[in-house]
Amino acid sequence: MGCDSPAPRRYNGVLPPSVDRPPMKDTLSAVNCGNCSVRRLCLPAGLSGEEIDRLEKITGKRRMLRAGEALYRAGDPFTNLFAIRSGSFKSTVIAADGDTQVTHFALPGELLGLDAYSGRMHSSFAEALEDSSVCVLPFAQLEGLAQEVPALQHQIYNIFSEELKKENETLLLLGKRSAETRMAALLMNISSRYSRRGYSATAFVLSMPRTDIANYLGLTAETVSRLLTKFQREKMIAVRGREVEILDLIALSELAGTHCSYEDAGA
Amino acid sequence: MGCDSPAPRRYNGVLPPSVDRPPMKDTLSAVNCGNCSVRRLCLPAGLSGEEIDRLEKITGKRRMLRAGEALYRAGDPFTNLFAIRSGSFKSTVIAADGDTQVTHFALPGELLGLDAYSGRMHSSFAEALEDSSVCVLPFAQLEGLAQEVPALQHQIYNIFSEELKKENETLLLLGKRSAETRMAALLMNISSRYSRRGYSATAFVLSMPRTDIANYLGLTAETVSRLLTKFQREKMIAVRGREVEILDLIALSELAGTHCSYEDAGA
DNA sequence: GGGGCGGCTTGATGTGCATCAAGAGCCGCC
DNA sequence: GGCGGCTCTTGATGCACATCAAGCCGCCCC
Repeated sequence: MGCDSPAPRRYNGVLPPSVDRPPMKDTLSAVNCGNCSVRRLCLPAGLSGEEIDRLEKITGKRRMLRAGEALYRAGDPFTNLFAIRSGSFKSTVIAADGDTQVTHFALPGELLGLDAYSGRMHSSFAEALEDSSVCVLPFAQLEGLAQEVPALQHQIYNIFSEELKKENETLLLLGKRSAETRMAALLMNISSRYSRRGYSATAFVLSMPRTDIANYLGLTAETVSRLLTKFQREKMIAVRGREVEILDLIALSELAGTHCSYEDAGA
Repeated sequence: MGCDSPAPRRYNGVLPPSVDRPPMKDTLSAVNCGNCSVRRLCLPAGLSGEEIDRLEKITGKRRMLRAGEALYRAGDPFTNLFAIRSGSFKSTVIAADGDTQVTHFALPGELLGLDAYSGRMHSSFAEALEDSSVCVLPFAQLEGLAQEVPALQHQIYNIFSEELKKENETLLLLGKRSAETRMAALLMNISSRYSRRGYSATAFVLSMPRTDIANYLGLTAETVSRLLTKFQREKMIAVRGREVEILDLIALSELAGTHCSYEDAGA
C-alpha cells in the first residue's frame, strides 16, 4: 500500500498473539437480560419488563472467546454490537505505520463496536484479555426496535454520550498528566468500575499485561513497572504480578486528581 | 469544595477570557437547512426534502456568538444540541484541580453538546474561537422526530459514531507520537476539514491561539512555536501569525503518518 | 505618540520518561 | 527435570520536550 514510511516512536507491538487453543465454539444459549448481573449498566437499563422481553428476542445468541481471541478486527463489516457479559477486552487502533494504540479497556455491561456504525465497518480491534463472553446484538434489528421503543433509543443515546464523556476524560489524562498521575488514575478507574459491578474496589486482578497498560497510558512497560513498585513502596498498594490490592484509596485518588468525582472517597 | 489538591503539572490557564464586547443578541431568523452550505456534513445528510422540512421546523433559531463567548459551560443543563453554521469553537474539559484540556476544535457542520445527553448536563465547555453562528436544536424535539424518521435516527447514530472514531484517532496521536508528528497531524487534519467544506486545503487561518493548539496536542506553546518555525525552515509551510500556507502537502502528510487516509495525497 | 498588554518567538537550562540492557520469575512443553 | 519463551523488574544512560527567562510585535486605548 506504500504505507511503510515515517517514524513510529517508542513502543513495541501489541497485536493479537493469536492463541493456539482453538476458539470456543459459539453457543446458542438464549440471552436473558432480565437476570443478567450487569443489566443496570447495559442496554436494558430503563426498560420495562415487557420491553426487555422484546430486546431479548433480538439478542439471539452469546459468543464465548478465549483470552487473546479477536472479537472483531478493523475492516470487518459491521453487523453486530457486542455487550460484554463476562471477562474483559481491550480495544486498539492501528496507525498507517503499523503502530498500535490501546484506546479502552472494556468490562462487563459495556458495549463494543459503537464506533463502527458510520461506514458500516469496524475501524478498531477488540480482543479478549481473558476468557470472556458477549451478547451478540444485530444492529439493524436493534435500530428497528429502538424506533418503536423510545426508552431503548434513549438508552442507546445514553451509552453513546457516556462513551464520549469518558473519552474526554481520557484525553485530559493523556494530554497533561504525569506518568504517576496517569497510573494512579487508571487504578482508581478500574477500582471504581469493578466496584459498580459488585466486586471489591480494593482488590482485583488486572486482566491485561503491563505492555497494554503502558500503551494505553502513553508510557512504556518499564515505567509502569517502576510506578507500581513505587506505589507499593509508599504503601498505597500491594502488587503481586497482576494482583493488586489498594491499601490507601484516599492517597491514590488524590494522586490521580479525581477524588472529587469518586463518591465519598474523602468522607 | 475541598478540591484544591494535587499536582497540576505544566500549563497555563486557557479559560474563557470573557470578552468585553457585549454578546450578540439572539436572532430569530429561520434556519434553512436545505440551503445550508454544510448540510452534507450535518444532520440533514441523507434526509429527503420533506424530512428536511420537518427538521427545519424544529431547529427554531440561530444564535450568534462573538469570539471568546461561551456556548455552554460544564454544569449547564442540557436542552439543546448546537450545529455550527459558521465560525469555529473549542471544547474543553476541566480537571478537579482546575487544569484545562482542549479536547476538540469544531468547524461548521459539526455538532456540539453530544456528550451532555447522559446526565442531562454539560460536562464540557464550548467557546467560540471567532465570531460564529450556530443552529439551536432542542434535543427533546429532535429525539421525538428521530423516533418517526428513521433516516434522522440513522444520521444521529452516524454522527455519534463518527465522533467516537475521531476520538480514537486523537488518542492514537496523543498516546504515542512525537511533538513533530502531532503538529503535522493537526495541520493535515485542519487542512482536510477545510477542504471538505469547500475552502482551500493549503491556505487557511488558524482561528485558535498557540496556547490552545499546544494544550490540545499535549505540548507547550513554546514547542508549537518552535515546530512551526522548523516546518517553515524546512519549506513545508509558510506561517505568518495565524495564517498558514502548506507548501508541501506530501511531506507534511508523511510526517503526520496519515497520508494513507488523506485521499490521493500521493497521487 | 506612547504605554500597556497579550500573543508569539527564541534561547538557555533542566528533568521526566524513553531507551537500552540484563537478569529474574513463571509457565507450558518435550 | 530442564529448556525456551513469555512477562515483569531493575539499573544506567540519554534525549525530547518542559520550564524559565527575555525580548518582539501587533493592537487597543489613553
